[in-house]
Amino acid sequence: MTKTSQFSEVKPTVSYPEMEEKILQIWRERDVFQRSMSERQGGPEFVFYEGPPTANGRPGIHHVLARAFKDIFPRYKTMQGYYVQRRGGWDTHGLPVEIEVEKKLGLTGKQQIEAYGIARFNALCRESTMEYISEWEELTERMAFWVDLKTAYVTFENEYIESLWWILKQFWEKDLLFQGYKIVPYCPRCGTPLSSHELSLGYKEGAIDPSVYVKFRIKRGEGRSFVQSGRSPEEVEYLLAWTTTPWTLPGNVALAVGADVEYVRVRDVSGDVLTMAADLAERVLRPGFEVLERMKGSDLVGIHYEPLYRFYPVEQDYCYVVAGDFVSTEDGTGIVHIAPAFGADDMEVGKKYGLPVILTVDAAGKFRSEVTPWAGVFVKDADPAIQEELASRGLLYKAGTYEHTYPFCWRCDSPLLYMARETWYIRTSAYRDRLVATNQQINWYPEHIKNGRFGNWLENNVDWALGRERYWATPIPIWKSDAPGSAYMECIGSIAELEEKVGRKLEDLDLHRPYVDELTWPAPDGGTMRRIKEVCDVWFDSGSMPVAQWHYPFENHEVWERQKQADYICEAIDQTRGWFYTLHAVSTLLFDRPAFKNVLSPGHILAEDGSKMSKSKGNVVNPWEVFNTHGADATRWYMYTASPPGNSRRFSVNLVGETVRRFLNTLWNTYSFFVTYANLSDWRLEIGDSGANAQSPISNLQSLNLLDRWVLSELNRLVRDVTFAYESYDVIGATRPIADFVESLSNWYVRLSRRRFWDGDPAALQTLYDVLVTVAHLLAPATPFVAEEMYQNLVMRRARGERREAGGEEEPISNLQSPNLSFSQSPDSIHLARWPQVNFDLIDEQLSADMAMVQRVTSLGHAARQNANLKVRQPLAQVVVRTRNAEEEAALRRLQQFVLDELNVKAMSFTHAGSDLVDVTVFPYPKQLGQKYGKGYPKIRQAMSTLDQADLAARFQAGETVEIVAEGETYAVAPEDVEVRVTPRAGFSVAQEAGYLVAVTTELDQALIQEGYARELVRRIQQLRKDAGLEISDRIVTYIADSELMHEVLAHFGGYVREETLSVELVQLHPEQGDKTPDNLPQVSFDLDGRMVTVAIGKK
RNA sequence: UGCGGCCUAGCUCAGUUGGCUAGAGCACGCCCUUGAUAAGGGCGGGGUCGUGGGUUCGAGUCCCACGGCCGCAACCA
Repeated sequence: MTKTSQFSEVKPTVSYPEMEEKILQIWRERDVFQRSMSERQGGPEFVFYEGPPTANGRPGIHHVLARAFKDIFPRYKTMQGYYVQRRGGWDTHGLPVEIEVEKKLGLTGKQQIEAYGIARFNALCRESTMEYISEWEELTERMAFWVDLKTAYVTFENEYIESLWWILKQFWEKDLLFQGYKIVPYCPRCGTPLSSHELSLGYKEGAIDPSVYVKFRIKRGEGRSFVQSGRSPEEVEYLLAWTTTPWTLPGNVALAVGADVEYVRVRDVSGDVLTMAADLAERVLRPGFEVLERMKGSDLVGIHYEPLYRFYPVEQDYCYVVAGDFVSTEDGTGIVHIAPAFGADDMEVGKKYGLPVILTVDAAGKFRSEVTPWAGVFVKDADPAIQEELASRGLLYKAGTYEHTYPFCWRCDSPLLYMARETWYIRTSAYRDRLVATNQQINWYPEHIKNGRFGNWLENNVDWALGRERYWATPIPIWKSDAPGSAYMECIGSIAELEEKVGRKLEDLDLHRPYVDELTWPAPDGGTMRRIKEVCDVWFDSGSMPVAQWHYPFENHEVWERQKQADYICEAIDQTRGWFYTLHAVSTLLFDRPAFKNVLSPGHILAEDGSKMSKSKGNVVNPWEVFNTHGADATRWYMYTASPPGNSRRFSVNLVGETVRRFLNTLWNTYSFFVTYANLSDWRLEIGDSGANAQSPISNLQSLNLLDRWVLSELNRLVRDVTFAYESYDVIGATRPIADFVESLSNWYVRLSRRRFWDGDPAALQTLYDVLVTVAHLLAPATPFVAEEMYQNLVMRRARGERREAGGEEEPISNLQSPNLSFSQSPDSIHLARWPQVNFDLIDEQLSADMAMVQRVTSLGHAARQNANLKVRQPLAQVVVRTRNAEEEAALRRLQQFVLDELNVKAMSFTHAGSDLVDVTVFPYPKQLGQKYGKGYPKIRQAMSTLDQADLAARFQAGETVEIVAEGETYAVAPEDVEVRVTPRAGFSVAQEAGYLVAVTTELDQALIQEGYARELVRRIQQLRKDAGLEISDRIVTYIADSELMHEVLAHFGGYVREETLSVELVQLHPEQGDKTPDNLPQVSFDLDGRMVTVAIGKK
């Protein structure tokens, strides 16, 4: 067999962005993404829903975060053999789109849009929705978020909208759609309600409003307590209420009290009898009032009072006291004026008690004509006049001003009014219990969202305000008769139904405004059926995507059956009340089941300094900058490992760079190291027999080498733990342990095994090969590029060669990474490969624990050396170790060679109590003794400390159970209940930690010193070889100038030096006799213990 | 103001069912065993675990209260 390189050369340094571009090319060429779906068809299905982004804004780093978390589980599941259909989607409707277009056109407000023309306006909206789509596509590909954008659902398409109509029709038939009032922040100047998002832009502190205390006159004979108090029936009594919006008083229909709040009935200095909250009386009332009676708020409920105004006829019962849980005694009087048209709390109370909604204000924020004294006056301007009017009737107790935070219009700076607007609702509150119940079937990550933020939200569910008086959105498919006074309505659930109504085919109909608005038909009551003006809240679009993305139920019934519930969704935490809620609500109302089984919700991205990222601060990180600097893998890895998924995470280019240095480079160097030595060696990948007897070489290898066994044990533990974490949607658990493993692979396994690789030891090469291939598989979902790169070189290159040589016979690789998988059937991408299986037989927990101890002891040994200022190059005679127990000592004896090599010492010994080298103390374990004797533990500890420690230790070490007497009680303390701690006395340099003690001898004899010199010499020669650019296998002649010092060293260690440095000859030169190193050779001079030594090497 | 989350070394974070001397990375300081890696490796200093109570033999961990930061909902009479 001709010797060719098994693997492509891998340089120790790499440009990740360049490597990733190369991998992207491979994926494109081989159509890997599509095949990752198509090749799994027929397998068990894992359902992922893509929460659709809007493409009319640029993708930012927060999208990269969410998409990294979205991507990882479908990749994992695909490798587990699942078919994961990963359909993309675009959210295309709604106010953000409209606002962008408005800006472009320079329009402000709805009147201007309508003047411009809804058809033209919506056409521009449609164009605008995909404005940045190419940027989204590029970002999606570059970060390796595998989602199928070619087949993405688009919410503005007729098929999508038709499904939405179907859903609404279902709701309609269940009587879940209704019209009601909604309190919205309303800009009277712009004539439009503001969304909560817009609202948040305009809060101002320090707004000054009136503060007025109004007397509401109690009706005669009302209220139990009033009768009891025995007043004269002629006497006038009042309830004292407070408001900062006098203009809402004409809309008053009730007064609210806190049921458990204490109220007082007082005689004011003016002689009036007033009722208000007890706690506030001092603050509000003029001094000198007399308390007549105390009562609870609940005692007041039901008392009627005289309406302040009677501008509108009211038929139902109103103007009485109600209970409201929002009533506080922070401000005001503890009695809250209720005007359902002008406040959310008010509206809710109004609904509860069936109170009228008196809308006194028109769309421009002016009093309507019925409000005769102030008709046509802007409400805020009417405040003073209203106060005067009340004062003139003696109903104003007092007035002042009040400073608070208040919202203003972000566009025109007008103070906003909270006003009732009639709109359409989905009666979600009727399903509140089901919403809560179905939520219990969902696994939330992090878990606290389930019954925290999300659960609370569901428990306080209010009806979903569906209607929007806008343009670019799904039209609500309700048509209403325009006959005067008619309330006849029909809900249309499909295009076919609509065609039937209008009596013609509706080909090419765009299911948007204004076209659907133009469709009318005769109403049974003589009028014409016209569509209502409202369109849908955009959140209804995305919340309905499980149904609508398949144009269900109009087609795709089979797909729907498979895809009707997501196994996994993932969006940032702000979607709790967004997409998560709307998905859940639509699914529960329609099907009484959750739309998704598992949901992961990452926290937000913060800037490097922990502040919020915002355009205004200019601290927004551009994803492309990170990708171009460090690559997508590093970015993804940082997202996964930086903090638990639910937490917010700081982000910057630098922080990602740290990931590269710490993790990716370590992995890459190990990979590079392997390839270098695998190619140098005669080792050929063991691929075992073909056919039925095929066994993994690794399982047959039974390498006797402890390090091989150890690293394979660690590897299989890793496979086990990472797999478990993936199954638990535990991203940190699926990623951080890999970094830990790679660290110990590189800095323990490889470092200690270097010589075996140099020697081309097949067991070592085979072991490291299996480890790297397996790690690549484990990393594939998280860092798809570097995993692919390793796979292409380690598996695919080999597989191609193997196919050529073996003519396509099936030959297995290793059951560690893929059972029954042969090279010739190796998929041509790691992302089409199968997830590694754990080989439990290779897990040796004892060995793992023992090796951890070896590492700890070694680390302590280094510390001990450091304490004595003994560099590692200097061999030492002895290391003395104390372990925590006999088992550990035995284990350490078995593994002592690692410690000796690492610490460069000649021998290891163990110390115990009783030795004259050490002081002894006996430490009673709290865990064991605490469990046995509870509060006796401190007494035992105290008593034991007074005994002779050496004697006590000796008895325990002899296996004796010692009876300790403390405060009259006797406690049996067994050897396993205590730790015997020893401290060396002299002659050693010592380090200790957690019950371990490591001491090194500090005395050096001549042989040790000379060996140290030899090592120094070797190191210098090796460095010289390296600097001179020699090949590893090149032979040299070595010239050493300084005979006096080196003479004896070389006499003893010359063979060692020749061997280590591949010197065929060591030439000793004598500078004092005029010898000189050859000028033309690479050479170096250095100080060795005060002597100058010069070394030169010549290639042989 | 309500709800939720968080508060552990200078910074970023681990810390499992309460149990032995609370760990890592970065930063800092000192150092550098032989061809994988200086974009590396080793060692070290640095913490009254936000504060105060409580439960317990024992609390970073459980309970209560308070404070701070972040988010969400509000900011309303």
